[in-house]
Amino acid sequence: MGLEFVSDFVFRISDLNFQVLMKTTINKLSECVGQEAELSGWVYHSRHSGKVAFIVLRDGTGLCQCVIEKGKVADDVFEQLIRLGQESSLVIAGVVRAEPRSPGGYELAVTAAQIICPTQDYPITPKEHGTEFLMKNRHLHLRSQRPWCIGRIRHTVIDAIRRFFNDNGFTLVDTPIFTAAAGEGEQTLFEVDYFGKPMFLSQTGQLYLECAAMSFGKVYCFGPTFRAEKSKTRRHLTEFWMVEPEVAYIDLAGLLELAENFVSGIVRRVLKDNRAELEALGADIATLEKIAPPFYRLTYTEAAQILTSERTVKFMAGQLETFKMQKTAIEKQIGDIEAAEKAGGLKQWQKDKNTKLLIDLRAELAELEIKIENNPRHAQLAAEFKWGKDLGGSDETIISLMHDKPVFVTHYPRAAKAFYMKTDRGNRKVVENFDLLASQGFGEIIGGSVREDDYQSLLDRIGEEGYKPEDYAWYLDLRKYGSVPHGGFGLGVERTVAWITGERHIRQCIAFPRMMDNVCI
RNA sequence: UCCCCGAUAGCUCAAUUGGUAGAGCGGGCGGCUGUUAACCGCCAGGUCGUAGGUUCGAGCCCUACUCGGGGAGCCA
Repeated sequence: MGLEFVSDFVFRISDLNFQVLMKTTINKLSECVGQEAELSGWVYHSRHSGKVAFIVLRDGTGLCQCVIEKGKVADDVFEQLIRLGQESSLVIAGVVRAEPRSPGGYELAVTAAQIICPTQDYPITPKEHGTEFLMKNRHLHLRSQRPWCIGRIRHTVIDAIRRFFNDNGFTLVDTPIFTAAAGEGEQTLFEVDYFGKPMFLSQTGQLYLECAAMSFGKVYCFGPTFRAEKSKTRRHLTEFWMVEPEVAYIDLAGLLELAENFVSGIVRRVLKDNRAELEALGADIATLEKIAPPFYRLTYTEAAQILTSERTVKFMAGQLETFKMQKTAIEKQIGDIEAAEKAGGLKQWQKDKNTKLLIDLRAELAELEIKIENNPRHAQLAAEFKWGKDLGGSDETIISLMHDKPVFVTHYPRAAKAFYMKTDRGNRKVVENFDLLASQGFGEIIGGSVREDDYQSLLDRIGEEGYKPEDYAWYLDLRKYGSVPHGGFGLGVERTVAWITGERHIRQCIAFPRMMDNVCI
């Protein structure tokens, strides 16, 4: 829409001494108190009562209340401004002053404004919306506060990741996204037609990174990852972002140390740069503040012992008891509200509040019912856990719920893990690998290992898996020419953001999510 | 791949046992000098997901389909 469309609404900024104004952004208003400043943004919401109107402006850096008083601006300006719908775009100028009642702590006493694009009927209102509606309107939903807060935190997480590796002597190596099929896990790869030949979208850069580590010593790659698994859960995307460091001359203890410093550093940066966003999202800041090395370290065997122990039986029973008590409490709350509604005599605003409350309570109740339903199955799965199986999602959840900081689980059975992981020197049945389970039941955010650096052992493992050695010729070469102990890990960005923000669904942690059954826009 | 739930106004949801489809928000108009998801009054807004069936009568019951949500499994 060009300016022609809105020409009726435009009044010239140049007529109003705009040349003396400072162009600024909402996050810098504290530097402009007492001065006239100009902001460019969108109407987040607005109200007016008689001779005073309030526009809460959104400019991408924050929210600011703009006060328009009749008499202090021209009457026709006032009339035009109070008619602006949500998400109308405008340039607005006024005197900056501190005001605790404004969202960001500062407000603008408006002296002039230029309407860029007036808007009516913006689909996303300040009220409740369902997931389907918001995902179909994801192009607009990104402007709302919650996606904005999560997007800002995601940005910090990614910046912290890059900074951590760049400051610690790592070289960035971009690994390919088109990859040839190489035995492993083909059913989970997306196939593409590459000039008539099948190629696959990358699900890890690791094998390529190992080559690069032998050149640069410490390397990392950071890019999109594609998994064609038919997993329809809140923890899965088909396209997600993963960062993978790989280090020459490192052992398992070194990797764990690297990983815990890395994750702690990310959390610290978010706490420093995005405290307001964390608060707005209702994240568990107290728990995040405890995230610091050392993390807990368990071997797989110890984890298996915990899962089959009396402790887990009691823990699961305790959880079930808690869930049931919470359920009873919520049911009572719902009953009370319904009784009050039936009794009548409520003001409209009280009814509104109750309606909203009931929606929340019923959602919470549904969540609890699922937990109550799943608890016995998960308890049974844990109790029947046999050494040799991979840890299931519910097993990881149980272990992580028992700890207030992230937990490393190391030394998984060799048979349950990938061929390239190094067999443990002391125990031939396990590999030198680790998963990092985020606290509070968020599950795995990192998986990594020391790599098999011995030529013959790697060749044997490739044979055991039924792969063809010729498919791995270049990978085997790394073990022929100056092989060294080395290893690395991969961290899922969206899972990390979900864990830090307390967001229960991973799809909210990427701008345009791709899931098995749904690709938003 | 399997299981459960849902689809009613632009949005979020009601509608008793099968008996004339309702509220809030959003939109429009009017009122209010500091509001914070403001408030008060009025107005407009519907082929109840689609197709069949049962019935005097279906938003409600039955069958199939479509779309969405949640869970299991599998995985990171």
